[in-house]
Amino acid sequence: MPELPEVESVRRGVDEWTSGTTITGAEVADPRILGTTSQRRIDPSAVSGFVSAVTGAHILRAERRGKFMWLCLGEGADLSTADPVASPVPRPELGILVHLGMSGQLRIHSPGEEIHRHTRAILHLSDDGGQPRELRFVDQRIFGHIGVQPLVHGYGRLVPASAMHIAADPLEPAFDPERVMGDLAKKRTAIKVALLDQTLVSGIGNIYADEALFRAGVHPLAVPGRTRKSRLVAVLESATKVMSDALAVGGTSFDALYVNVNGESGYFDRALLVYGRGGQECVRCGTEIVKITVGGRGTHYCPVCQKPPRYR
DNA sequence: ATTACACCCTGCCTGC
DNA sequence: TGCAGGCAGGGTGTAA
Repeated sequence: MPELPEVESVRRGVDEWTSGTTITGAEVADPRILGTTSQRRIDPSAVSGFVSAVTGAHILRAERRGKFMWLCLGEGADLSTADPVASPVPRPELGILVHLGMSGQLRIHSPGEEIHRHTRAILHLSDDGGQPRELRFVDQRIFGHIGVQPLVHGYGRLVPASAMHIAADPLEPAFDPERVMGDLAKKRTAIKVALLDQTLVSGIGNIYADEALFRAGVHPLAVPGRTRKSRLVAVLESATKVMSDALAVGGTSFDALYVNVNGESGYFDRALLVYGRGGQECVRCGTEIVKITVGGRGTHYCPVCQKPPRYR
């Protein structure tokens, strides 16, 4: 469910509540959360391996690229006050990767608070005042995952190993619009599918892909390789803009499945122009919004504002 | 190499 | 009311 704006909203809350804390212990209620959806047979030692790997670690900060977020781990020393000359600040080498998948949530709790039934893992934290706190990973569908990984170089940054192939997202400094434009222009698949390709540009999911295409006036089945560069630029700019706007209001929530670390919803659902509006009138021209399937995903567009490609 | 598709889950909604 | 089937905001492995 969560796309870039939702994951970033969660990251900000996680960073606020966990950076500077120490992990005093961990629980894994469902080992499947340690694997990906295509690797569901989890070695029994994975749980104890995860727990021992994170216990005692110091959380430096929470970072994000696209829909992937991770906690950078240190060894417990306060790196921020280390003398940079006497002892250069070491870069973190390990991180706890968290991907929310379709239904994942990270929630901050006090110990003893009621445990939601879809809670799959818990990190027990202690802040610098010794106050206990819990970071709980709740995931109804278990499409999300969590795991300790080495940080490696990928597209200009240190990222968890499993995110090495994930391209930069439009809201980070490493984003290279020229490169993305060049690669996008070579694609022969539907532009909607290309926008969802996280190795091309990351962070865009099904909602914001539809919204970006509508705002740019481009049909979801247009082929990038046969579309004017100016149109492709407009789509990328629309995607960036719509995700920034969504982030500013806490993201998009349709239901209780997306909430921030405090359980609060986002408000961008009120600003969606086409997503989920199949059969309703286009806000711009009044034509009925059409819903089709593209790349296996529900796709919404206005047949008048987004003219179908003339080629076929 | 690029593209297409099945699949991993649970829960909810629709229609018969 | 019950139940089968379809659908859901994501990513990956495999095969063509």
